[in-house]
Amino acid sequence: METRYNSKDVEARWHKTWAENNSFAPSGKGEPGALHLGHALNDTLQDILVRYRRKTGRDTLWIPGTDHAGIATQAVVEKRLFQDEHKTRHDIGRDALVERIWKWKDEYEARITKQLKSLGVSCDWSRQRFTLDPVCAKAVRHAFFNLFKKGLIYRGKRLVNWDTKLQTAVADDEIYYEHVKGHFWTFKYPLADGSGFIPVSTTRPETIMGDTALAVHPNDERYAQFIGKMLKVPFVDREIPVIADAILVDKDFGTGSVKVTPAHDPNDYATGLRHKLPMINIMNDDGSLNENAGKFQGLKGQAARDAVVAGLEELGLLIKVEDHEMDVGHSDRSKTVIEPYLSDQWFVKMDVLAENAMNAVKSGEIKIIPERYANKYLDWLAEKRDWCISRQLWWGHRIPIWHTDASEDELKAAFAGRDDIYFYKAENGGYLVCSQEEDLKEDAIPGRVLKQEEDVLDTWFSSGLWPHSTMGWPENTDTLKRYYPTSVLVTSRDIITLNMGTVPFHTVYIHPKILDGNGQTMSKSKGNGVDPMDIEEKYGTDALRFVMASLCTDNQDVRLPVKKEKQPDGREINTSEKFEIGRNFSNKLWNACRFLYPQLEQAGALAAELPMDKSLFALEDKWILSRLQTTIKDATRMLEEYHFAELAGFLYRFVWDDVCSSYHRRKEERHGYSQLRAEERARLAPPGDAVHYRRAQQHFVPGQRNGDQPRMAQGRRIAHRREDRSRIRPGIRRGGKRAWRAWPLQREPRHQAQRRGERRRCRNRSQCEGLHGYHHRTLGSF
RNA sequence: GGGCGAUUAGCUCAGUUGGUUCAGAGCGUCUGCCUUACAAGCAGAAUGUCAGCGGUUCGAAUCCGUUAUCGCCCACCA
Repeated sequence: METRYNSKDVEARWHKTWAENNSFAPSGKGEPGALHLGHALNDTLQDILVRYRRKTGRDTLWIPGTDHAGIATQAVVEKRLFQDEHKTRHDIGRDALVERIWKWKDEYEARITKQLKSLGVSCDWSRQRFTLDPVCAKAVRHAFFNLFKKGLIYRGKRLVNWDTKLQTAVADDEIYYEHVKGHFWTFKYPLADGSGFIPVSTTRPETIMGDTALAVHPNDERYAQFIGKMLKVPFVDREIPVIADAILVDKDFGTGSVKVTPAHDPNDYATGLRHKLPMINIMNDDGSLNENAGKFQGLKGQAARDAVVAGLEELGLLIKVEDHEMDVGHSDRSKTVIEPYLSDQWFVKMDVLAENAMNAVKSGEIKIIPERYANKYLDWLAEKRDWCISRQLWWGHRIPIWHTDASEDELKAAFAGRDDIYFYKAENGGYLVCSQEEDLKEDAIPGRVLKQEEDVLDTWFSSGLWPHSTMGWPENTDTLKRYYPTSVLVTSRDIITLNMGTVPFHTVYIHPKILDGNGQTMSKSKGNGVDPMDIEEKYGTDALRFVMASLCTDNQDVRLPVKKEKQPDGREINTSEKFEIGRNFSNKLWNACRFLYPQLEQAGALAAELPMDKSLFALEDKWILSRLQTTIKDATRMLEEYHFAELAGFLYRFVWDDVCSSYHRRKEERHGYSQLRAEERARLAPPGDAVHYRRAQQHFVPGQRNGDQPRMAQGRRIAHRREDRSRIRPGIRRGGKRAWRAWPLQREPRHQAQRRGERRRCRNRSQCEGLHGYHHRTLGSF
C-alpha cells in the first residue's frame, strides 16, 4: 500500500464495485447541465442521510433523476439552432425543435449522471427518472385533471412577467434585477377641454398610449379640482379620467400624479382592477409596439422610448428630463428586459392549497429545519398569489386542454359517461375540455373543432410532483405504498416547493448557500465558481464530501475562499485551500488502516476460533470502546438533528485524536511496535484488539473489508462531545504530551508495560459471544 | 420601509442551559524532526478589547437594550 491516499486509484475501484453489485437503492431531483458546488453539497447531505438510514436498517429509497428545465433547456437549444443554422424555432416547427431538444437532453443527462455517480451518491440507478418520462407525464396529467375538476385551475388574461425574446411567461424567481441608470421624464398631460394640464412623471414614456387614467392622491389639494375630469392621451387622442387613489399614489413623490397603464405595470394593473379601468395592451409578443400605439407601431424598446419622447417634445408637452436610477427586471435565461404583459395564461388558485400547506407547517406535519425558515415559508404562502403554470414554450408537458366553441349540450352528448373528461366555460367564450388520459381528436365532437392548448406547464408543476410521479402515482404501486410519503426534502434556501394535495415529506432541510471568500454568490459570469469535478480530481471525492458536510452549519451562507490555480495540464481551475482538510483526513484514515491491516488479517482467523475475555482488555481498549459508544450516540443525535458540520468535526476529532493520536499511539508504545517489523507486529497483535478494530472499521471505514480505502465522508462518522472531553480529556488535539494527558491511565515507563505483556485472548465462548453481541448492537444502532 | 441572519486569531469558522481547562479548531505563520501507519505527518511556539457602548448577574462570547458594519428575503422604486 502506498503511504499516501491516492484518491483516483481507490475511487476507480469503488465505482467498479458499485456498478457490479448495484448495491444501492434512493428521493431527489436532478438538474440539467453540469453539477455545481451547490449540487455537490445537496447531494452529499442527502447521501449522508440515506446511508445513515440504510445502515440503521431502514428501507430506503433514493430515486435519482433530472427535470426537463423547460425554459433553460429550450433557450439553450434555440440559441444553438440560431448559431449553427441561423434558424429560429418557428423555421423548423414544434416537432422538429422538440426532437432536437430530446437529443441535447440525452447528452446532458448522461453528463449529469456521470457526475452524480462520481460523487458516489447511493441512489437506486435502476430507477432513474426524467420528468418527461411517460410515467411522470401520466402523473402530471392526473394532477392537472384533479385540480381542474376541483375548479382550482383557470385560464384568464392576467399581467405576467413576459420574456420578449423567448416569448413566454416566466416565474418571479426566474428574474434578476439590475440597477440601471435611466431617466425620469416629466411632461404635461393636457386636459381634454383644453383648459390646462396636469404634470406627470414617468420612467416609461413609451407606455403612454396604454394609459387609461391618471391617478392623484385624494388628499392632494393641488389636484383636487381635477378629480373626475377628463384628459386627452397624446398621440392617440383618447380621453381618460383623473382618478383618486391613495394606494397607488404617494403625493410627496415626484409630481404627485401617476399615469395608469394597467396592461403594462403591476401596480397600475391593480389600480385598474380597483377602478374598473380598461386595459389597453400596446405591445406585441416580441415587445414591439402594436396597432394601439398609433404611429409608433412597430418600434421596440429604446427606439420606441426615444420616439415617444421626441414626439412629446414636438408637441410642447415635455417639461423636464432628470436622471433616475432604478432596478429593472431581466430574464435569467435570455438576459433581456422583462415586460409586465397582459396575456392569456393558466393559473392554479392558491388560496385553499396555500392554506393546506400552511396548516401542515403550523401543525408540525411538515418540519422545516432550521426552524427560522418556517416563518419565511408561511409568509410566502400567506400571500396566496395564484401560480401561473403556463409557459409559451414547446419543451415540456403540453397542457391537456382542448378549446372548442361547441355548446354545453354538444359537449355533454359527446362525452357522456366519461369521468376522465371534464369541461367548463372559458372566461372569454367557448369551452375548455380537460382530458385525463388520452389526447382528444380534433373531430371528437361532430361538427365542431377541438384544438389542443399550445402552452406547456411550468417545470415546477412536474418536478413538484417528483415524490408521487417517480413512484408510479396515480397507480397505487407497491413502491408508493412502501415509500410514500417520503421523509426529507433537502433543498437550498430559495427553492420553495409547492405541494399539491397530500403532504409529500415530513421534513424540509434547508442548507446554506456557498459563497466565495468575498461573500459573493458563485456564478459562471463572475468566474468564481468552484467545479466539484475539479475538486474531485485534485483532492478526491471523500475530501470534497467531507468538506461539504463540514461547511453545512445552521448559517444562511457559508464562505469558501476561492483561488485560481494552474493545473499541470495547463487548465486553470478554481479551488480552495479548504479542501485540504478533507484530503488530509482521507489520508489519515488511509494510514490508520495501513497500521491496522496486518493485525486485522491475524484477527480474522483467530476471532473465529478463540473465545475472548473482555476482562483481559487493556485499559486503552476499554477506553476506546467507551469512546466509541459515546461517539456513536452523539453522532446519531447529530444526524437526527441535521447538524452536519458538527458531525464532521466530531468524527474528525474522534478519528484523529482518539483513535490515532491516543489509541494507536498507545498500541505502538505498549508493544514496542516501533522496534518491530510489520510481520512481527502482526504476530503480536492481540486478537481482542484486532476484533475490535475490525468491527470499528467495518463501521466507520467499511471500505477496509474489501482491502480498500475507507469511504469515510459519508455518514458513518463518529465523534465525541465536550462534556466527555472534560471527563476523559482527549479534547486536547494531537501531540505526544497532550495525547498522553488525555489518557485515563497513568503513564508508565514503556518497559513496565512490555514486561506485563498485556496480550489478551478470548478465554471462553460465552464471553466471546457476549462481546460480539455487544459490538453488534452498538454498531448496528448507528 | 418590514423581517431574518451575521460580526470570535492573518483567513474560514465552532462555541448546543450564563459557571470547572471557555477563549477554541483547521488553514496560514515560526522552531525542531524524512522516528518503521501517516512530512497530506509528528513534537513545540506565537497570535484575540469575542464589533462598539450600556444593562442584568456573584459571574456574560453566551441574556437584555442600543449603535455601527455586512449579507439575505419581502415590499417600494409612477
